[in-house]
Amino acid sequence: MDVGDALPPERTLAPEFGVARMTLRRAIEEVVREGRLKRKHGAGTFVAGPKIAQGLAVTSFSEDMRQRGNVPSSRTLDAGELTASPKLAKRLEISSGELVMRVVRLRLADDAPMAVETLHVPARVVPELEGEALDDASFYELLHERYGIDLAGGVQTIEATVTDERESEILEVPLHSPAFLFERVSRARDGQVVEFVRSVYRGDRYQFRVELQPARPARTDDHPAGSA
Amino acid sequence: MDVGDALPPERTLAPEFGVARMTLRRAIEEVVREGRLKRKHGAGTFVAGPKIAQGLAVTSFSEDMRQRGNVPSSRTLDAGELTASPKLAKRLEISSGELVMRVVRLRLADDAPMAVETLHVPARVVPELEGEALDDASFYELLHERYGIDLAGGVQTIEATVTDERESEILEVPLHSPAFLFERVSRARDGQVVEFVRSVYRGDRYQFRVELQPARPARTDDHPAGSA
DNA sequence: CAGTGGTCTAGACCACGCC
DNA sequence: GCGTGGTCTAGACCACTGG
Repeated sequence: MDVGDALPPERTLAPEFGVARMTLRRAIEEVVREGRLKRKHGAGTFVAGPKIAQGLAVTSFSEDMRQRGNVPSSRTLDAGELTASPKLAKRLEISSGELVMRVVRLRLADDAPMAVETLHVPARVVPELEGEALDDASFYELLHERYGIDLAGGVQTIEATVTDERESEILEVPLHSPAFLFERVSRARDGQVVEFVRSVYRGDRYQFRVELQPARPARTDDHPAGSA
Repeated sequence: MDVGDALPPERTLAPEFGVARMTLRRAIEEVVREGRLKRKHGAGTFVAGPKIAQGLAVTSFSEDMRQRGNVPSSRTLDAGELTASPKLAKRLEISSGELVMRVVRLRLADDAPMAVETLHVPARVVPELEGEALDDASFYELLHERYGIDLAGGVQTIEATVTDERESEILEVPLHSPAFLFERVSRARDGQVVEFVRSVYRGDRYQFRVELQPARPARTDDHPAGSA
């Protein structure tokens, strides 16, 4: 299966997998959205170039880096507990003054600084957790395995910013270098806020690439099916 | 239909529109992706808050601003033809030295500067076009109506940057203010490159908001359907 | 034209939320 | 339980690409 190769037709593949064609199509669509296959109406389905476009399919840092072809690593710079300020409490949807676990990590790609990440988690969500376990581990895996918590979703904002003194030093870039600021709030399946993460990414090393679809297909006219 | 209201169940709606439930679902899914409806498994489908999340569903500037609740406008700062530098030629996939139409526009939201956009179009794609028609018009509509060209897609990169002197002046921000840099290459249906656009957005006024899905649904186990 | 992906149907069953 | 969305099926027809 090399880049550019065509997949067997859907009508052939579906029975081979023992599923209906519609079902196969939905599966293929998922892969197409990931950018690893491309369809051509009337022609076929083809293997796409490796990193055609990740868009903003947000995953963990490690996953993201791997998809970009870099080797991710991580170093914990600071870890400890603090009492939530009113502002932080609001983000985490807890009471002001509650205990919060805070971990600051330097994220590296191919051993070079890529981002500084400050993670806040309500202490009662992760009892007895120390900073240790996080040094090169995935926080999400840890949540799942040790606490049985699965994330159900979240909201992330992306802003353009510049590095301050501390960030510049950690990221090894000049003061006021361009950077991305990500702020993410994630929730568990029960709706409870599990984390608030603030990440500053080096603007010279990180960029998005988004594939655009035709803004609006403009539907030829849509079927005359609707009688009303 | 206010925010938070539930839609009638799919099984009721589908026959009302004279379509099969699966078809209705696909239509609803589209709206959900636009962020205007939300589904809750086992509960219903609900009208979402107005600007819940556009993610990076990229549209035109005007469309984007409207969705954000701002009034878009535009002012042409410069327009003319030039011969393509090797670098620009490569982006537009034309020969170095070919004529290129160049338009610089200030994009405003609620009458305040939001972005500077530099548009490059191969001159042979838009014969006899002057900068005039673009002052407050959509370039894409113009392409469609005057030249019969419909965009089929494109690639956009997003970087963090800071404003230079010229941009700072135009955008009315201090020198070296945080900003987003978008670069977009769009193609017509025949694959030909139609435009290369470079946009600098004020970082203090523009931000993304992305809703995150559970990183990987982790499929309970998938049906035992596949016999192979 | 044959072969491909794109869409729709009508109905079944599963999984989840809520009372 | 009951009502909701979520998924699958088997087959039909449409729309596009290519020789």
